[in-house]
Amino acid sequence: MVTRDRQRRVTITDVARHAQVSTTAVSKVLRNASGVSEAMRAKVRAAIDDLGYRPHNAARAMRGRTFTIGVLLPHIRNPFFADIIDGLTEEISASGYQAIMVQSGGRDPAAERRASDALVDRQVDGVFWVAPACARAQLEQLADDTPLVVLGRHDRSSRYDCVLDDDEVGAELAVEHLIGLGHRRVAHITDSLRSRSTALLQTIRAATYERVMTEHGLAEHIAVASTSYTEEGGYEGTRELLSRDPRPTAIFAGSDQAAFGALAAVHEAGLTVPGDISVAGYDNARVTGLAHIALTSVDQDGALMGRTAGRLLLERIGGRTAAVRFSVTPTLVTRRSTAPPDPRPKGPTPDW
Amino acid sequence: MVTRDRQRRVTITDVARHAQVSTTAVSKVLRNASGVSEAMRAKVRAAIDDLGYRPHNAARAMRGRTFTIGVLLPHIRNPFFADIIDGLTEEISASGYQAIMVQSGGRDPAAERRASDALVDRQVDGVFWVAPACARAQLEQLADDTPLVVLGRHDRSSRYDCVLDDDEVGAELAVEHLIGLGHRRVAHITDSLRSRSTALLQTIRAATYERVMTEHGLAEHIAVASTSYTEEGGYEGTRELLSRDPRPTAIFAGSDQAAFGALAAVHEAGLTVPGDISVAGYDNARVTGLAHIALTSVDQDGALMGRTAGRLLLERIGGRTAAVRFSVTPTLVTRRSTAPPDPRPKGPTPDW
DNA sequence: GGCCGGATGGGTAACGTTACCCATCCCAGG
DNA sequence: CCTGGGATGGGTAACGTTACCCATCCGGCC
Repeated sequence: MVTRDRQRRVTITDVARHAQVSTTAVSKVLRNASGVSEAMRAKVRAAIDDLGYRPHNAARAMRGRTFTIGVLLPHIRNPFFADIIDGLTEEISASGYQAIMVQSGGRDPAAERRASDALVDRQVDGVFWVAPACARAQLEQLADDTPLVVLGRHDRSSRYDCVLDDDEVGAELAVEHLIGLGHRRVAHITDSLRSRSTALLQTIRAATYERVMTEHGLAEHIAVASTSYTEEGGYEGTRELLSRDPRPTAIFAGSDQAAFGALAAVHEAGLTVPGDISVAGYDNARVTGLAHIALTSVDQDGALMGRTAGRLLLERIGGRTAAVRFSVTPTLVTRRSTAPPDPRPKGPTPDW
Repeated sequence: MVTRDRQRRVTITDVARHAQVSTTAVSKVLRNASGVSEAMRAKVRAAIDDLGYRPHNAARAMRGRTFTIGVLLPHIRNPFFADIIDGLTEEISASGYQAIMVQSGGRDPAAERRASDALVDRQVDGVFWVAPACARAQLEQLADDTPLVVLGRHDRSSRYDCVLDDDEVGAELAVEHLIGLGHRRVAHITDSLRSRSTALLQTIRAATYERVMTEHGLAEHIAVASTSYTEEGGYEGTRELLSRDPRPTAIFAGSDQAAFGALAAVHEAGLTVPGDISVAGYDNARVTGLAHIALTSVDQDGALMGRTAGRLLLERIGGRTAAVRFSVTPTLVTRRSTAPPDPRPKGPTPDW
């Protein structure tokens, strides 16, 4: 590598010299530590402003904190994650902490591990892990190193905090809604990655779907496409479901993203929503509310979950060790993508 | 802060002791430096595996590189950015570099500056800045510190690389398409943040729209809603445009995200797409291709742009100083959201 | 007046890594 | 046989910050 002639950064030593005090004093002011007079504080702050000093993060990391929160997201394509991140950002913005995001890939355990390691190697002060797919042991190992808040896992642990919604309630709302409309052949699209049985939300949503169907005497109509919670997954899953005979009249997709794919597949098959097929999603990401999409979805307030995760993480960084579990009770938001099944054969597809 | 009893990390010293060599030797192996025998290399690697050693990034940052690339995104909600990041990730995955993402906020200059500073403070080896809104001077100042690749800016600089599409060609394709279908009252939704005139892509798209309209003798029908390239912006902008009399028969939204908002607003107004209003977007994010949305859009191959940005950044980190400008020529992808204007009054809205 | 304790400010040794320099060793060439 | 130089391995001083400890000062109390 060619050495760049970047001008040397302003360091704490420069500030100390400029303010005619010790580096220790400057450090204390920076950290709001006690044992600093008001006069000292003012003098140091003035010097900091004069020189445009900013703390050098890596050097801090060697000794103590980095004021950095690491966020692990399966991928940034999911619009629901944007809601969560908005909440998180809002919550931590005043604290001086900075969130950095890394994609964990979601389905490849090795990639997920690499992403998690990358954050630990960068000495983040805490990790916010959205929808981890790894084993609980790995989460606990990480939690031993770093304050950890996990979103969307149902296994309990005393070593990290959990933020989640009650997926059993949510899935029940969706399936009951569809059955209540008169549907009997209600299908489900789930994520095939569900090794850790009851820990993963997709497992719970799928199991609840089967339970509710069974409770309504519709066990014989249970139809699950096991793909993924992505647009591609929803698309492929729906194509598979539509090829069955008789085909379902309603689809409960395990995520809004999958529901988008489902809408596309239904449309591509020349069928209408909700005329031929009702579609319900899960997450109620902000985009699903747009009138053009108007997807019926289970709302779980991503912004609140993000804010809560931020608060819990700051608390943990601050020293709390008792585990906290924050559960949101989801609600159903009905929009135009669901309707009673139409008994009559349909005419041609409308132009939109 | 309570001191966590995290077990001490394995350091290069531990590896050296375990392998019975010097720390210098281990460091050389880690960096693939010259002056290391094959036997030494093998011995050190074995020790690294034995102990599960991972380099401590912050310590590296104190001396040299961090093997980290910082990515600045206005926000993660835009699906087109996901395409770009996929390309970037693919390109750098083999290099040992890790991308960390920070949201820059997009419209608040102070927030954008903070985000940029946050990456510099964390000693990233290079920055990939998507759609910066700041002044060019700020970019050049950053480029003096850190290798920089900028996406989506049209101002030329010798200090950083640019990846962009030819927005003039793209906007022309979209507007010509709509006019070619027979539309005369073609409106445009742009982003109000365009202080740095010709540098920002939204300025070019808007100016091109006006130019093409004028060239076709449609200057009197120029109608621009100046909101933002978000869903909210598209929604609000479209509501404003629809309230004009006579209302436009086609809308060219400056981004797909804005087009989503436009579709929602059109639908909410009880109008159909493309029956009453044609809508075209820009970016051709992968989601717009879904049959349910089927948005006509200007394609600019985000994955290719992301891959290229990754390559250019690695080259710059490797020492290149000559500036590179990589421009993609966009193409138009026509889908069902655009059609000739309907001269007859329409009946009621179809159910989807 | 002497003493004690809290408040204030500073000195210094790490933290883990790498760049730079130096010491050996070995082999080829004179 | 001697010399020179490339290849190899190691010692050490930073990098910028903070935790810990110590010195000083001042006011109040015995």
